[in-house]
Amino acid sequence: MKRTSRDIRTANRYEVLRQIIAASPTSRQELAAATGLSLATVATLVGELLDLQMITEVGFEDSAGGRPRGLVAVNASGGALIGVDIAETYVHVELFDLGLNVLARAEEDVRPGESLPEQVVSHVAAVVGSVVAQAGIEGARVLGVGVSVPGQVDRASGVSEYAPNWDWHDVPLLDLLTEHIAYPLYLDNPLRASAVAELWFGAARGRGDAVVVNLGTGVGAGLVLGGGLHRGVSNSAGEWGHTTIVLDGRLCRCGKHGCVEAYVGASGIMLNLRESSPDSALLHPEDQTATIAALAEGLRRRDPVALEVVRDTVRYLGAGIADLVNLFNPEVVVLSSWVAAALGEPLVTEVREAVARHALPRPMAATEIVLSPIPTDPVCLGAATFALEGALQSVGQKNGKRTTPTRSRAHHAR
Amino acid sequence: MKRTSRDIRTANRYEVLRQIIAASPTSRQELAAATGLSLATVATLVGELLDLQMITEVGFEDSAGGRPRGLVAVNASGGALIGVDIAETYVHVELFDLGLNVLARAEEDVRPGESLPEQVVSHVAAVVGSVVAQAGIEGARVLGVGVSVPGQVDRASGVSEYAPNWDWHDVPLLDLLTEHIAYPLYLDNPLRASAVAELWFGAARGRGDAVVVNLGTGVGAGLVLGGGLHRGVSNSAGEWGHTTIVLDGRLCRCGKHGCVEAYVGASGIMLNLRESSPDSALLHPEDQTATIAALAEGLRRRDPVALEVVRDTVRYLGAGIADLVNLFNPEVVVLSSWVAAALGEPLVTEVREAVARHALPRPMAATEIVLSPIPTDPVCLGAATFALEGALQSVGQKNGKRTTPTRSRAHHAR
DNA sequence: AGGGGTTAGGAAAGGGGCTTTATAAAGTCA
DNA sequence: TGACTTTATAAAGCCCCTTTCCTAACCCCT
Repeated sequence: MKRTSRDIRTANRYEVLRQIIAASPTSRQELAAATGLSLATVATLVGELLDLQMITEVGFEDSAGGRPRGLVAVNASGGALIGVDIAETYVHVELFDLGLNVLARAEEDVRPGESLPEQVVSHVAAVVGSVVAQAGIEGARVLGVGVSVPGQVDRASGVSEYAPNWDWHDVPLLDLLTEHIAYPLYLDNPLRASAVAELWFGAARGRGDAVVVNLGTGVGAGLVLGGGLHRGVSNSAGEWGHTTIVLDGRLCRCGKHGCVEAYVGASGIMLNLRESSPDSALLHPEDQTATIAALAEGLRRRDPVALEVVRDTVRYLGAGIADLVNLFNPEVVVLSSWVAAALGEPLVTEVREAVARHALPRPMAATEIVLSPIPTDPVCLGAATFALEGALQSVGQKNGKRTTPTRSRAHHAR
Repeated sequence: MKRTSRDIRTANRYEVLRQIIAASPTSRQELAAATGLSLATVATLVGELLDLQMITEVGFEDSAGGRPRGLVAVNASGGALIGVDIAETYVHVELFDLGLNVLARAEEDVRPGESLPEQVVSHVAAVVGSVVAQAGIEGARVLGVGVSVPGQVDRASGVSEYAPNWDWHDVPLLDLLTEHIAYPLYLDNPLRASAVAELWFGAARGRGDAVVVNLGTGVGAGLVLGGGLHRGVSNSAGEWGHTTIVLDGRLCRCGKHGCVEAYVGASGIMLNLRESSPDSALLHPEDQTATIAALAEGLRRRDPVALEVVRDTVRYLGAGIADLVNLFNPEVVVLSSWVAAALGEPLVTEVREAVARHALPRPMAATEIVLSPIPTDPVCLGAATFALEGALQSVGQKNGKRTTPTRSRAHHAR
């Protein structure tokens, strides 16, 4: 709420690093042009990042007749970030270098009976240890671990206030994890993780207002407003999945009726399929992944049943997304998570048409609807991004221990 | 999108003035405590406002044994602000002093045949002239005129992009008004006007995230996010009225089906009444105001038909507001506009219960639902507030002509 | 009446941030 | 080699906020 000039600095630091990651290698000139900052400011920010060893000088580029431009690039080996995606049935973790390339990944299943906090925490500790070993990274280089857990999260205290899938209430998850993991930890939920991934590396980059729609087993939205994540007063903004789309409609697993999720979540889609074609071979009872995959495959060969199911689903999805367009008036709506990835462009095409039917023409004309361009698991990437943000945030702090900005990098050792 | 330290200054200036208006007279100490700013900063901001003659020193207050606190208060006669509310059937205008007290008001009806832009503009010019004359204000003291017009508005260029009620398309309203009105003009729509009124003077004051729900002939929401108005990429965020609440439901005047407005807008409520009790004496066909007034009166005497209609309406309204709570996770939801004002607390009580049934428990627990505490027309007040913001914005500008901050106020002339 | 004690408010200094301007560095081209 | 161009850093300036110090103004007590 209260803004200070430090926030400006932090935002600019983010912006510069984002740009470097996106267009590595790049010159200070290009960064200044892309960010709108002055050359001097870019130079000092680049200096900071060089000191942090997050980026390195990698050579020179000819200029038009004058001194050549120095190039900087991400120092991939300057550190590692870990993203943990805790979901209902698995714990997935990826270890990234600073270019946000995946160096290692690991996964463990969480069986239905193993959902006590202590059990989940030991899974997490195991997979985190595994990726660190796998990547052959020394622990000191791990800048942080971002952890995504479904439901409502108090990121400041690190408490999982409510996780619907396991009926957790006020589990002090961060404290439990701290006992097993020595790296700095950052906790949030998958909606915000994938939103932040889009903001840094995906379709929301450089956009002021964006909505990231997650279509998976659960559905929800991550809100990027004014260039940053909107969290709401208790960090639970974006709960679009349990928004009412059909009053007194289909029963949702949340206990209410007519929620968006009941129609467009993975099990909602399965139900749409079952209702329209109960005997379809596309249906794999008890297996969401297989059913969605079969549906995707059916779309590719233009199977009429698959087309029908998608059209049916998009009736709801289109109306739901149109609501988001009307309310937020975003520049872009990004479709993310595994169902969206599986169904791909055919889905997006249908969604665009359906949203256009429901949304007001003016806001609709101002917003693009696209598939997430992020090739890996956006939740892991986003969780890792929380760790990256955390590492960058503490740069300017008093306890930074870097009292004299040493700036000792060899200058122009050509 | 790009923030600078000036934005911080502007925000602080707003905050200090808001506080002074709210708690006039007040001391610098109190202001510092209320805003979280240092005493020094408050002192310089107060100095600026004194120089602008927006506030004056009005005396002293005993301190606990030490030097007495100087008190400042709004300088009511330091200027005047005008708010214009252009609606479907009328143009309403109010002239405020700097304490935002109404000094004069005027109204003209817009008859159905008179909805050409030129005709509306001449109405506006007439009422603006009328209030200035009525208040006996010299023109130089009018700091600005805020104009609210329904629909989509480009506030930068001053174009009414689309006004649904009159089927206006890209009307250069500000240019037309400039020909008749010499004061600085500010254009926006009623949703944002009433939101800004709540932000400055109403239930959203001091809140980071708030949703102002307008219940009138049309319905919509004004979004206060991060302490400021959220506009969206094309200044049309908050179009909640045409959000789908019942897929394939009742036909809305926008041409689509199942919009919130079709159920909870004034004519939606009339339809609810007609459907449940076609012969009710409460129903005044063709007269929304009378019907809503009759309904309100019915509520007061606990008329079962009225109760039934409200309960019916709240079924939809509760679900719609619950969607807003889930999506935005606001600190407060403010019910505003004339239908909300007419139905009053009985409506709010019902709404609270209904929202609680539909919204997720955690976000719901964090948000209050209240009636707008603003006693006058919030749209006029909000429009005037746009003018106030405009007047404050240009303080720090280079062309401010106040090169040497004169600070010539007589100090301590007791 | 004249000192302490206490509180308010202003002025100055300081720190963080960004930009503009000057200067140094490193090339190109004639 | 010298003039020109372009880049990068350093210096200076401005804005904004805070902290610190000092004076102003009042109380109370002697």
